[in-house]
Amino acid sequence: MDLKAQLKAAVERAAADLGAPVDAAIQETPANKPGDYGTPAAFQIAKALGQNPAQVAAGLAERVQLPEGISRVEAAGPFLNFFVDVGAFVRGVVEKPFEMPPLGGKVVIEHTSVNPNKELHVGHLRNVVLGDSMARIFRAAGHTVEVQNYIDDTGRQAAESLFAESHYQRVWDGVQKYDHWMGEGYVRLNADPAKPSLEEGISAVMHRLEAGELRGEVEKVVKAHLATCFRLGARYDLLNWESDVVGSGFLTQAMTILEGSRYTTHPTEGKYAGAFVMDVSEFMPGLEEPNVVLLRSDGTAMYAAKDIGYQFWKFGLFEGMRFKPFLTDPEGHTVWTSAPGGQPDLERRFGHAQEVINVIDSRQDHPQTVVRSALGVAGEGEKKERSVHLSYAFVTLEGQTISGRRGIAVSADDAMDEAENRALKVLAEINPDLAARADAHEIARRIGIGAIRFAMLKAEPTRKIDFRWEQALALNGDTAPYVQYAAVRAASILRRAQEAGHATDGTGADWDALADLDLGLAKMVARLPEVVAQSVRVHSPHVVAQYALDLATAFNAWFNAKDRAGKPATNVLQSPAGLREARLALVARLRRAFEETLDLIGIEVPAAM
RNA sequence: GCGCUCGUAGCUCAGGUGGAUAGAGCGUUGGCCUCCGGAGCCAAAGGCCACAGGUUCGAGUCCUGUCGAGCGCGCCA
Repeated sequence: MDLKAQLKAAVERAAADLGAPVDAAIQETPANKPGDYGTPAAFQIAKALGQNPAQVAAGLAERVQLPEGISRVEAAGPFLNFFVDVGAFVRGVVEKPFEMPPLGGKVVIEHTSVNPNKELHVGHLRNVVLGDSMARIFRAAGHTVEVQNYIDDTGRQAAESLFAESHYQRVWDGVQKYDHWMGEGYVRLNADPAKPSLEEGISAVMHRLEAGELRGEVEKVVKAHLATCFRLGARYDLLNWESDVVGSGFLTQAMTILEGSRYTTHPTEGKYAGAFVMDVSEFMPGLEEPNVVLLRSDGTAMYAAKDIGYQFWKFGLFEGMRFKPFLTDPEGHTVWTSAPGGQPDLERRFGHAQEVINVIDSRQDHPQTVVRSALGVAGEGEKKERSVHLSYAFVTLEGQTISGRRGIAVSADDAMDEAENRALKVLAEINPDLAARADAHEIARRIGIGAIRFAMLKAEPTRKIDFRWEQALALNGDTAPYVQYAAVRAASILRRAQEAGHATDGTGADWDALADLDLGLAKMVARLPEVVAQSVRVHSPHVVAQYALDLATAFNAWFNAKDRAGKPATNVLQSPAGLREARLALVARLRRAFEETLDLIGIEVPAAM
């Protein structure tokens, strides 16, 4: 049990003794307030007992049993504040690895799901980075995570790009990135005044796609997409193809389940005559039109019905899909794909989620709520509650709406190229020796990709992002390079200590020599598990990104701290023996915290900067 | 019209289940290398937390309303 949990229990016991059981909140005391952790519990107790909060706090202070590691308690007016034993606390933090109480349950996260007809643009980056970071965070929190990427291989967009290829007799030179090349045909077709007369040909391609005849063509685009996503650091477990979702009978099975619901009907008259309709008003109050058409009166399926079938499958409501390995990712893990000729999933390896997170932009809020409601309609109330739409605001480009069709976009590949180039340029300016090293490109890669990822997730997903080079690729301020720099600095201290023969593992440490400055840093490190828990709770990685900044700020402030005489107050290597080893151990733990935290959002620490 | 999301410093954003004097970055101004890395640190200036009510011992946070912004509302995908 960690310290805060122990404090909470202690306060609650004391409150119970006073005759007023409470749910005590333990929080860090604000700067300039006495103590390290405190609770406003006296307010609640005073109210229950009809007494003065300050007196209650004083009473609690006398009564509360201090857990180990707490040196004293003090009532500050109505607040009850605890002072930690500095040496014991820091030692505890240093010796305790990052770990989370294991959470059970499998989580399926769907992200990316980019139409396979054109290269990714900067707007897609947000989706990929959000989804990939959530996957990392949920894994760290102890969940089993399966990342799925939905391939819409029967859609109009894929058909148009493939049609353009033959219509314009385009030939790929084998050099240009394949998805970019396909995208050019798509843009050309949509700028072609003759396009309205080409519908027949496009339609024919759609039929061939549905028949699975062009799977190989689509796969080439998908592989090009994955190259982009891998470069960003994203990883996948399974590709689900729309044609397979349909071909596996998910639609039929889902409709069979919904047939049994009292919320679905086959109206025989009125505007929905002949259709299969779902009434979602109980799950989506306030709608003008509570009915959702699932099957048209001609028997064909609405898109929503396919989505519902897929979502039902993710939760394991039925089986029927076949799978085979698709390719190997940069870490050597196999990415699987649905496939007509694959093997049945006898071990129930895929799907069967306890929770499903769909990363889709906020324009899909309404359709996603319909999909979610369908679980309620099917009588799966618990699964409905654990069906999460991670909704984010669509990215604009210099104030303009991004449009792949009209070619108004900056590609994800170009953005990453530019980010790495800028990082390399800055490196050459401020650290020419480093820029001449053999690993300069790897350093620039980590900085550039880190900067982009961080820019895409440091704010809440509901925030609009207007992509501008200067801020997306900024290397100062609230950015990944700021955090990376702090981590590199920490490593630099450790390296020099090792060169000088000092222990960095706490051997020979005099913990009691540590000061309040050091304590502040240790308290920041200790927050990581709570941060992860909160990120999981709110389904957003921005919490982790903000924490990474806090960690770096705390370290930089500590690193530069001056005493009253204006001399460095925390110089590790020049600290007296004992204190030096304690501080080195703290820096070593902090360095790990940087790596652990940045890894949660898919950012790597460079060897040097 | 209805629904969803949002409104915090000049700009971009943080702000655990409501708790102590609302915090960062960018920009502006002024400082800091006799000291482990200046992509850094310190300081100053900058706030009716959109507005009005309400709940509460306590509201940036919860509720209602108003104003403003974005998005969505098809037997399309």
